[in-house]
Amino acid sequence: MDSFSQDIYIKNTLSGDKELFKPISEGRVGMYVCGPTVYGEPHLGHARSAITFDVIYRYFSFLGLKVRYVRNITDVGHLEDELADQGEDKIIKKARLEQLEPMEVAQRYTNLYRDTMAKLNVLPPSIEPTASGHITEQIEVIQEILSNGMAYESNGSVYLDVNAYADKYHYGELSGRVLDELMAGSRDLEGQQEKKNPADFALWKRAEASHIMQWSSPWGKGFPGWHIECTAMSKKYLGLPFDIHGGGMDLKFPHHEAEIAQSYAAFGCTPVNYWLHNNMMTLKGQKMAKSKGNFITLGQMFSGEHELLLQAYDPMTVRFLMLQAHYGSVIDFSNEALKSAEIACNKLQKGLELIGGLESKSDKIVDNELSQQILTACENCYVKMNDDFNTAQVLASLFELMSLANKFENKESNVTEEALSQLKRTFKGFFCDVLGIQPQESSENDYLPEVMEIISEIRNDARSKKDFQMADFIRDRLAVIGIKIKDSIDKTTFEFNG
RNA sequence: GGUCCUGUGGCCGAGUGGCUAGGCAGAGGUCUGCAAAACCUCGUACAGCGGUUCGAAUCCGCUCGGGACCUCCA
Repeated sequence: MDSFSQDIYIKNTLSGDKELFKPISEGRVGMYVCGPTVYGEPHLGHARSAITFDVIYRYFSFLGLKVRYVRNITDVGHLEDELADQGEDKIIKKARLEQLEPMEVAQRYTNLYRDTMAKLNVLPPSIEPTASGHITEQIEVIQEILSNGMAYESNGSVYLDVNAYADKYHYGELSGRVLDELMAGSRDLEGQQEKKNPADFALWKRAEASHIMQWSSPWGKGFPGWHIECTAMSKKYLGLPFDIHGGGMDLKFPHHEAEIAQSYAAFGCTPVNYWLHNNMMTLKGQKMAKSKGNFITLGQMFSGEHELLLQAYDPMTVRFLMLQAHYGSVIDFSNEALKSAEIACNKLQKGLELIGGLESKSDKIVDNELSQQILTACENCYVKMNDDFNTAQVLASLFELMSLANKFENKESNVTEEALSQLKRTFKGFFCDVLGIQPQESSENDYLPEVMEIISEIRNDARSKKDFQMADFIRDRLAVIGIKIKDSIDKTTFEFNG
């Protein structure tokens, strides 16, 4: 570990300010991030969130902090139209369309999500709990809220009583919502008979017999409300309060607002000290969302099979593109931006190789200025990362380090031992370990067939010119390394390890 | 309508009031049999108008444009 400052400032979306990050327990971080609802293929938006918090997770670990990172899998489908109380469960709908068991659907997309994230070099979280695996815990939280008088049962469902809650706590503190306006806004919706108040939200929903995913509860057969799983599972694995809660900006309201309310209502305590929200991916200025149908799946990104894609993009290109912007800004999709990210990422890959191979020129004079520039750029990686995880600026520092490394390589002078070792440590550490860019595998073998094609062409050309010395030279040298040439009338083939 | 974010050079995209991020594209150069690669140099941009200030892309106000949330959503 390097001796640079470890004071990290985080933009807390609860206060709207950058705040010094103080973990509850020194040297440890508890982080909870909202994961996917597994009823469809992962798309660019999922990648944005996963990569944002992956980098944060990686950076804390890199600094030597012990992180417990919990990211849930929502495998209870919930209702597509919850307010109107008549929607279809998303997972059940998908199961019907694909003629599968609901849990088969959930499993399939969970697997796909994990595989895809692995391609993006997103580390698996420490714990990846499923909503369906924590029904008991969710019921317990609901019972707490009921016994505290801030929820009520109605026709087999349980709702959080927002008015009762607001008497004691501040509802809307995260999203800036004003309760009166919320109620005014929802007044004309139908299907609200069960609720005392339109702004009340479900903690538990009664299931009709036809609803396949259902569990027993003190209130009869049903399934948990959308927000309660995060409250139950974050408390179970991280305790209360914990350090960081992350997720997409679009979850601020109602999801995260509801989590805060549930936590206070059940345990009289804020769930978390720092709220972090990543911004959206947009397509032609519009948010990418499954519901809008304007999303590009990650599978399509990697294969290029989408009408808007000019080519296939490597997962690392996608990752790099996202790191070039701060997590709090919107990223608009474009082929130009991706292409430019691809080229830039490849350059840094070469920089990694170059820097890895640098050696001290001990017979040359030490260039103190260059040494200092290297140390400053190294420190900047930490400084920028500490400033609300500004990966865009870290990349700028890495480009600067690469440029300085090239200067060193081309100059007839040395740098201090400290500068050289710091350069190597920092560049690799930030590029690979923190930003999580996978070093390019040398894909030399991929070229073998084409290389053999070329060699074959040269040899056949020699044979046709009766330059048998050259032709035999090629055949004999290949034979020595285990490649046997087989000439037939119309073509030449090769046998390896012959 | 309410709440909030945002508008930066050809493009993408950072930016804590003063010390011109960075990348892509483009131009010139070094190197080179040619080409490529690599490296070096070059662009003084901050929607508009007004204000605060010695000084503003950065703070304040207004105008215009874009977006998010207020229903499921990463």
